[in-house]
Amino acid sequence: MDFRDVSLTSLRVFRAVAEQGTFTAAAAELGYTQSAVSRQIASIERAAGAELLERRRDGARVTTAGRIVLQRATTVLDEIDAAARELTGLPARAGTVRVGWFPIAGAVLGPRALTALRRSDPALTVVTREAGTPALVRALRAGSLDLAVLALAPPFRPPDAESPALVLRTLTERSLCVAVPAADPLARGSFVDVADLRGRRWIAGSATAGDGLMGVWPGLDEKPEIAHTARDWLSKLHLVAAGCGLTTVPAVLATVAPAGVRVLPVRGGPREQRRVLLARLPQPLPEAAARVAAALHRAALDTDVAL
Amino acid sequence: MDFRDVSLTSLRVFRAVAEQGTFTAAAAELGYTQSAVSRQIASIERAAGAELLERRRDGARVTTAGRIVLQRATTVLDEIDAAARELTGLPARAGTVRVGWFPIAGAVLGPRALTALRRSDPALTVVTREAGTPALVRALRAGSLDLAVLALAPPFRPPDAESPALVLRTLTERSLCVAVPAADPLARGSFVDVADLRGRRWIAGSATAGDGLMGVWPGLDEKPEIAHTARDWLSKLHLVAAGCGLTTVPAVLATVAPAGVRVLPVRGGPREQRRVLLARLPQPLPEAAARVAAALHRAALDTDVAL
DNA sequence: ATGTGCTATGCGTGAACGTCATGGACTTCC
DNA sequence: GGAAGTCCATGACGTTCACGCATAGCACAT
Repeated sequence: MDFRDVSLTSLRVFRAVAEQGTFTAAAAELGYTQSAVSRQIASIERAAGAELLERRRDGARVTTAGRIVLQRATTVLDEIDAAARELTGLPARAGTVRVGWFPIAGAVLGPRALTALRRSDPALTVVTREAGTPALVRALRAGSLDLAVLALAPPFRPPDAESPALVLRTLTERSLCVAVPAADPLARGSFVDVADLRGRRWIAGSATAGDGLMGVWPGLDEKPEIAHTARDWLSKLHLVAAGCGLTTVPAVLATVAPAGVRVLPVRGGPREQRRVLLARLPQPLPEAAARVAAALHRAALDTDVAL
Repeated sequence: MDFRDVSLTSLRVFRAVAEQGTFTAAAAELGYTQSAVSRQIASIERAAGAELLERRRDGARVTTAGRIVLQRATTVLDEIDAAARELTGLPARAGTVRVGWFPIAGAVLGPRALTALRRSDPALTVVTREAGTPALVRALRAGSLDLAVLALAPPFRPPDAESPALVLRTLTERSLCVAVPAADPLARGSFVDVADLRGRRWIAGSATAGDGLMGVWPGLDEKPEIAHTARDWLSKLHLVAAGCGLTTVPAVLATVAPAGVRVLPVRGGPREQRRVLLARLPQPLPEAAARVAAALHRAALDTDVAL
């Protein structure tokens, strides 16, 4: 069996798995069953004569041979899509930039950058997508994103150890804050002391996150009491406003917090920095994408100044 | 039906038809039946929602929509091939240049250029192919050749009217000659008068070529007597040496004509010029291909000087 | 008229690709 | 320790699709 005999379907399936990280998720995205995905992957691996995905308990990771195929597969699939667009008479997607960002970037940074772009480059079309950092990184590597805005906690390791390494540029860096009900005594000051965070009830991001519960101030010497869990920032903020508990938030959220919520820095503990990065593949960036990257940088700077 | 649902097979078949010029020839090249080719083309046209090939009595011509698809298809198929090579551990085909030339170029110009290249750029690999001008042009457009050496007779129209137009550079230009048996009285002089060509027996290229029998001096005012037909130059020259007749040859052949044959210019009639061109697509040429092109130019110059 | 190039199409067969259902390996929670 | 959850793999099955064969249609040549 020769790799030249692969089907476009198997390339598409492979890209989806590379992007989603698991067969099951890829199947859901494609409207297939997991079984079909498994077979397609088996088929493309047979054609390639090598293992393209390393099966792990938590999903699949692209191998070295897989990277070779992924690289080619994306340009092949993009080319097919471009042909499809050209044939239907649509103009080429030259001015469309695909950006992914982690959830909170969509609240402040994204809208600012897009507003600025709409004035400065009205011809540009930007398509955005919200996802977690691992998903964004996979999407970048799978070629379905041009740019990704990632959040990193200390230690600021690169988001993956794959090669080639992603190109990372820091957009902004700021301390983690806590969101406090305006009615709470803590809200009287302009900052919160870490000691005052003991014994409080917390609103966590998920019921059971692996390392360091998201939403709870890290490094507390007690087992925190999780009163609520919510993934959505709007929900979390309104839970705080309702006095249901505290939660950690990035400082940028101060500008968009609803009434009844104060966002305050924390003093006393080790500095809890969060770094926001713009990531891309180490390939030459299309002109349009470079403009969007620049707009994101400007928006980050403006936000820094405003705070 | 969406163009994204095309199969790689149909792309390959389409490329083959574009290159061969007929369904039947493409089928032969691919090891398919003509029936299969017809169906694959129907399938890809259904997917594209447009006619990609214009059916004519003498075969098929690529339409405007077809050019769009052909363009994309070649890069897609090349990409797949590249992936296949990478997977089998072979080095990328970065240094391989595919050159096509019309038959006579393989006798003098090609060998000279290749010998020079072997000394100057030993790392380069050149793959060559011999074919007629129309086939070469189609192969260029289908992306299966990087360079093509074409022969043009007056009036020197571009070899096809497709767009984008091919980039043409003249390698050399010289007069048509006649090959005369050394024993023939005509061979005594250093040239032949056109009047002396009347009543001679000729060795033609093919039994019945459409316009202007190849091998017979053009513009004679009588119906020429075709004594033999031969496509192969070596055969033709030896038929001449055996005194079986005359035939027209490009002047370059003088340097490689066997004993018993003299190659002489013709005086008296209108000048019969033949132009040798180097053709390529109007796309940026890979580094390696540019070197081969340069070598061909040098070889053409050297040949000019030598004569 | 007959022959020779083209391409299109009806028909039958076999392979390929989906779904469904099941199973094995492993982790997490109670 | 057992149950329930996460992965992925695989046997059974139906349907679709792409091939070859044979034949038809068409335009042009001799």
